[in-house]
Amino acid sequence: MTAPASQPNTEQVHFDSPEQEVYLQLWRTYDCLKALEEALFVQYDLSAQQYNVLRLLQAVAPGTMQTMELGRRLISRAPDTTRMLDRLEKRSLIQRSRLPENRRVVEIAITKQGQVLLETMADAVVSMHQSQLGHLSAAQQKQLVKLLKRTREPHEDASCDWLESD
Amino acid sequence: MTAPASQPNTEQVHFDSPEQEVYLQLWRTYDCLKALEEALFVQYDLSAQQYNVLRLLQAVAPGTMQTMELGRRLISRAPDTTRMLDRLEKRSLIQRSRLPENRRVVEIAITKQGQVLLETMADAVVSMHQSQLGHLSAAQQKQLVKLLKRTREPHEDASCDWLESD
DNA sequence: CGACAATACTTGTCAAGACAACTATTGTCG
DNA sequence: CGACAATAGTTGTCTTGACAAGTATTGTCG
Repeated sequence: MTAPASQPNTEQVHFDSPEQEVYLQLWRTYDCLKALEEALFVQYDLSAQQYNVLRLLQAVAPGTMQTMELGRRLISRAPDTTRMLDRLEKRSLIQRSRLPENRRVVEIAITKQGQVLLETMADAVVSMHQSQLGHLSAAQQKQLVKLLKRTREPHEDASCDWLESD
Repeated sequence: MTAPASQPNTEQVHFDSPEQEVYLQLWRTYDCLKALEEALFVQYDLSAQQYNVLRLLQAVAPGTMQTMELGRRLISRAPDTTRMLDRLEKRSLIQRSRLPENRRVVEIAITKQGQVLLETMADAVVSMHQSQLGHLSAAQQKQLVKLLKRTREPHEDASCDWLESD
């Protein structure tokens, strides 16, 4: 029984510009889907970013990636890649090693244990994404992706500079 | 299970399902636009959420909102509304008062100073949203909003339960 | 060779967000 | 009235993320 209170006309929150509405819609939608993602990952004691690290490493396994390269490829730039890797290393999901020929760089690889974890999660991850977005038709998904890419287009080179293939 | 079948030399191993790609695109795009937003707000020592609090209060000014109601209306649910309001109150941007008739609830209002700050920022906020999304045509923006709403539709009642009209 | 800059990562510090436990106030019912 | 629960906020604690400064290693130039 929450009292809504206030004037009835306060329900209409006016946006200062059409673009503001688009942005707030995007924010809400992302937040909504993120909640679903986190609800899954928390069962494996992983954050979304940690999962993405494992995913990126799995993609190059049995090869390695350097710390900075990894940081750059994460969806949102996490400047404290080091500490995140600390946690993953402590759980033996990744492995770090310094190259003898250039002792500054740290090469990072997913461990067998990390791969097993990913394998364990695989089905659940797919069906989580399914429940996030499976109700959109393939055409709608394609359209959405197209609009999102177009949205980022003028910004890609500036603040958002991952490229992740494709 | 699902066969990852990751051939080491396949360039686009990346997505486990089409839905995953959509989600990652959404994540990246949000992150990209958020960076632009934060770049602006940092100049006024505000976080996006703090700005939204002020915006919500401005919308009901000179009326007030209760702490819990405010927390529910924020874009992503911030359970520590209290501390955020502490910071805003310390800067005299908002004002808190307990009702004599029900001393449990705290009514929150934007102050004159808060309104002045919003007024000061107004133009910059509009042009920030413009640079975020102004390159999309009105039709594209409409289409994007439509798809985003449709994306949230099955989830609204569950984890994402703000309503913010519209 | 040696000073100095560049690179790649690490550490320190602090603000935000997540969760749980706690306090104060009011409502309910024996 | 008094025990007890419900409501509305607040506080404590821990993990993350952000930003700045620090360390180790290598490259460059006088």
